[in-house]
Amino acid sequence: MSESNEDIKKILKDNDLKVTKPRLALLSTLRQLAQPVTISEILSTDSINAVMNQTTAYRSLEQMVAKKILYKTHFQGEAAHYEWQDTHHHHITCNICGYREAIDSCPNDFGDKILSKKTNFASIGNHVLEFFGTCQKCSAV
Amino acid sequence: MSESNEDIKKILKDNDLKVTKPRLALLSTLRQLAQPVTISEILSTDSINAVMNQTTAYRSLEQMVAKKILYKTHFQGEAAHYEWQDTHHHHITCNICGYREAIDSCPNDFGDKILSKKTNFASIGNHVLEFFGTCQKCSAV
DNA sequence: GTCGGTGCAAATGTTTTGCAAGGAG
DNA sequence: CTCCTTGCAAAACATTTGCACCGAC
Repeated sequence: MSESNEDIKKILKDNDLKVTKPRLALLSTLRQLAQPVTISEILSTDSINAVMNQTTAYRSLEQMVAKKILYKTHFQGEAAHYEWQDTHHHHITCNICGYREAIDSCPNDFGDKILSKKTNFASIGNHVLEFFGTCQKCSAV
Repeated sequence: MSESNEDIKKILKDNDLKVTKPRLALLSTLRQLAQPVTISEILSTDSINAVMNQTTAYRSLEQMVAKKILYKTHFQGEAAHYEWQDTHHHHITCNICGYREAIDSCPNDFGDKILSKKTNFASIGNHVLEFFGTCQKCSAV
């Protein structure tokens, strides 16, 4: 978390969030991980654990989700997962072994169709889409 | 929960679940509600509360989700919601007032496209899709 | 009679809150 | 200097588990 922190600082400023150590650590870690992680996974990272506690983690993450810097989702019975989201995408998770991979595309035009049909909603802010299935390995057993 | 319980009994039998009072009450209530509800909402229903406790509710609901009799989802920060699912559908929820409505269509062909692209998954079992936005009323304020 | 289903109570896990102190702008 | 941010500890909420008893088939 050294060289490339300038752009993270910019993101924070652009979103009216003060630049603080916990927030920098959080965002740079999540960007590097590039996959959805739980709060407890985040907190067990040494570099994070050294600069923030659980309460701050929850509060910061929720703020960043609200600002759409992060994507939040639930995988079946698991705790909430948070993920760096520069390019919008979704996931497919193996129900057996937990293997997960990103899906780069999204049926985003679907949202527009809903608005054109339904009259009770004025706008769609975000959506959550997650697939679950069986990966090749588990399927072969 | 009187006349039309025969078909619910059949559903239970077809899924190798014994026909019991709690399960009948659960399914007939959820079918009647026809919307996603939390465990605590379910348990605060008198007719349910009279025949089952929390533990049984959690266990039964999870079984039924596994059997695909029910659909389970999380709406943002809320507890898990369970819903009777005879016809597959999704929802859009207002971020401000919580108003929610069903969306009868689904980009289900999307799943097939994923399988044809990705080689690490053999099959897709289910998916969760939820939209969040602003309803007309809240948008007008 | 057998085996799955249920209830109770307790444990575990997850998320939120109040309040006082700290730090960014 | 001001207001947002953080930490700590505790509360609140959500979900799971062990074990003994009950009931469907």
